[in-house]
Amino acid sequence: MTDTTSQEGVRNELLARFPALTQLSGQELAGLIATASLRKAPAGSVLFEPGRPCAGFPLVLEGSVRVSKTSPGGREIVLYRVEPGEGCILSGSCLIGHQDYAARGVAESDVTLLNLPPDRFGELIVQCEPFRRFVFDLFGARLAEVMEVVDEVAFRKLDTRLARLLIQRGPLLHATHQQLADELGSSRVFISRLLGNFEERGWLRLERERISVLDVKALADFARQP
Amino acid sequence: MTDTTSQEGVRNELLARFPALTQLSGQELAGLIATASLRKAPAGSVLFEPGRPCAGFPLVLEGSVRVSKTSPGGREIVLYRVEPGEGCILSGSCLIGHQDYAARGVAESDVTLLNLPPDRFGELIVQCEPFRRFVFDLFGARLAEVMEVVDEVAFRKLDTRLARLLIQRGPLLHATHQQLADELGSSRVFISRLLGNFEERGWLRLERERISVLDVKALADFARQP
DNA sequence: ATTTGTCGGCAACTTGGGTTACACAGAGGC
DNA sequence: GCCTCTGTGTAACCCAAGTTGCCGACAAAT
Repeated sequence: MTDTTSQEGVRNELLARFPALTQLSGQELAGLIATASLRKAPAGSVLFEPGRPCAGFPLVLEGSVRVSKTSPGGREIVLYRVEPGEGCILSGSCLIGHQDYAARGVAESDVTLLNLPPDRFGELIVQCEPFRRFVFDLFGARLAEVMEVVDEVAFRKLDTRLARLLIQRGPLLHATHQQLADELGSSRVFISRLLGNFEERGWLRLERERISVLDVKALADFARQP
Repeated sequence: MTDTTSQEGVRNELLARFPALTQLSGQELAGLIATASLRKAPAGSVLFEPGRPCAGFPLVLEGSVRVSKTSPGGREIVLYRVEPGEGCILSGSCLIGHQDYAARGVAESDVTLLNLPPDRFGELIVQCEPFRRFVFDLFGARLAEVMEVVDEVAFRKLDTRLARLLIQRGPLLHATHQQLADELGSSRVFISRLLGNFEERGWLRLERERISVLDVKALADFARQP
């Protein structure tokens, strides 16, 4: 974790995370940082919610943001995450389209954001080819991810979705069953059932708030089933 | 329906459909049309599919394109439609991000497309503020729509989803039950059941390949339930 | 050491919705 | 006329998944 308190620190962090911005001159960059506002938020804080207007285009320097849909009944499903080196496209789009947020964004860990004001964002798009490319890539990637979620929710059974999630989150993951359920928009009880099932087959070991994947290949084979 | 065979016709059609382009000079516009390729496709033809690379940014002049996800088991769910005056964002993004299509695009009626080559698209984004705005709006709208689909599929019951669809498609719709099922990613039998149910309540009249909505308000009330 | 809260295992039950199979009706084609 | 195809209605059955409730295991706080 680097220093993001001084101007200097922000500059370095920004360039390290966003290679697209290295093309800017020192002056442009300084101007950018001067007009952008740095914001830190603790883990768990809600960064945006349906119904709120939005105030800029946030670049994530540290931490990650979970973007999800929430049902009136309190259930939740994760659409995608915004990691360091990415920006929150949703803000970007509703910023321009004057729509408001269609989803909820929650800080998953302590996050540091650099918030570009709307007009700066527009200027950057025009001036800086790499930045433009960066934004379009991001847009495309988000759209593809969300479309993938539709596919999963509509067509895949929960067991394969869970298997995929476990693979993706690495061989050792620290999470409660409830959190996994939220991630998939399901219920704790059922996730526990499935996990128990996986453990019986020897694919996992379950401990309190910890899951160790023992047999990735078996899981992957299982998840590959149509 | 206007003439889209002559250069002149294309020019007029384009300007009528895409007000964002009226800012271009006559010369720029002529250059654009000269390098873009006009393409007509009959209803039902597949315009793109997962796994194919993509060749440009298509603007829809006439007709509509249905973008959907398809399961290996043959079931389908509609993500959104591209109507005249819009462009296919998916192509735009995978064009820039070098990804390939994550979904299927099918001509729902006879369509006329004007295909902008990649570099033209880039230039336009830079040169033409309204076009840039247009593209971002479109991106944002698509993202929001697809996120809405996730919400529906994950949280809403089929009856309310069907009710919404019926309202949206107007008071008189020409479609088979199978087509409605495909739209929602469901099965014909069940859709028929639900429709029958709605008819019993006096909200609809069902005829062969035709549904007349009699009581929009009742339907809307029903659909508004969480 | 006792309390309190979170986490997870277990079981009974309900429900939404898909699947299959069959019967019937209207719309052409011949 | 008959025959075939497509669209629709109906019923039996099945399965994935959610719901509720309960209980035991830990962990942190007191």
